[in-house]
Amino acid sequence: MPEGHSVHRLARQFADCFVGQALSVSSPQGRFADGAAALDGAVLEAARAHGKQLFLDFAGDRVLRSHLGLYGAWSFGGTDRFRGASSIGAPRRIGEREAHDDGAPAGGPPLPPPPVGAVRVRLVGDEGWADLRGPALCVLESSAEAEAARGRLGPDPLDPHADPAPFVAAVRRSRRPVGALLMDQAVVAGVGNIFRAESLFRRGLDPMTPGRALGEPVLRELWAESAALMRTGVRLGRIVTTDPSDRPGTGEEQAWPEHAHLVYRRQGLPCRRCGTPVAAGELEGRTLFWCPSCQR
DNA sequence: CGGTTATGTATAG
DNA sequence: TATACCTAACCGC
Repeated sequence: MPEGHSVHRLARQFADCFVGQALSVSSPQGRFADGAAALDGAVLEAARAHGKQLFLDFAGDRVLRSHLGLYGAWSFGGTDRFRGASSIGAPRRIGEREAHDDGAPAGGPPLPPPPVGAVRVRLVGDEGWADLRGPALCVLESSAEAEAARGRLGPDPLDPHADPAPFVAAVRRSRRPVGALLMDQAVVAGVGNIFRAESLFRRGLDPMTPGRALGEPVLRELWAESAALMRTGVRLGRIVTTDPSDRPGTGEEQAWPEHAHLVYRRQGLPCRRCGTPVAAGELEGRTLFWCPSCQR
């Protein structure tokens, strides 16, 4: 699920599997043909995430900057190392095929399967490959251009060196609802609709409260809450924001997927903490979920 | 099979 | 505020 935690996992996956290798780069779909041609054969030097954006730094001052948007995904295949994250992004079951290595040179790298669907970018390294489908953004830039783009984003709670001060200041100077500010990538980078709903619930904050009505301590707690939930997301590979006491049953008997969230997509169901029906509404074109009783 | 929905953002009006 | 973008899962028929 492409909120910030997914993209940080992607950066780690690229670092583990591709950094230091010269990659074959292609665009089977054709919509990134020029960029792919310019990158083909280049050595990947680093893989980084800031918020929901992925930065792949290639030798020669070339950066492949991408954003999965609502339905983009990277899928991986190859040797065992690549199976750790067969697909990261929108929910789908691709990248689970076996390596298509019939006809591969003995001892050589596994070959990727023929592209299925619209593969915007295919990267092939020594031991596997990665396919990008459906991205909202996929551009080849100089490092200066990529750095300028990164500078337009707010601090990322998943960055251990991030300073929350710009986030706190941006919220406190705005009349916009805190629920809208949390989704603004220039205010804080990496929070999406699920982390917004869940972190506001966990801090007991009404999403419609104007930013300027909130104090600095409350906002630092909100930052810390988001960071904690996002770190859990990185660790688990999915968003789980409920505590064990929020979930029915005990031990291993819990029915997990249905009990991963506190309010997100639970409209009409009783709040896990107080029983009041969870509310849903729209804010700036996105669905907002909250408990009218716990959040005020 | 077709309609709906989605973890997102840029752009137009 | 509306829409375009672009892909796949899900659901009802």
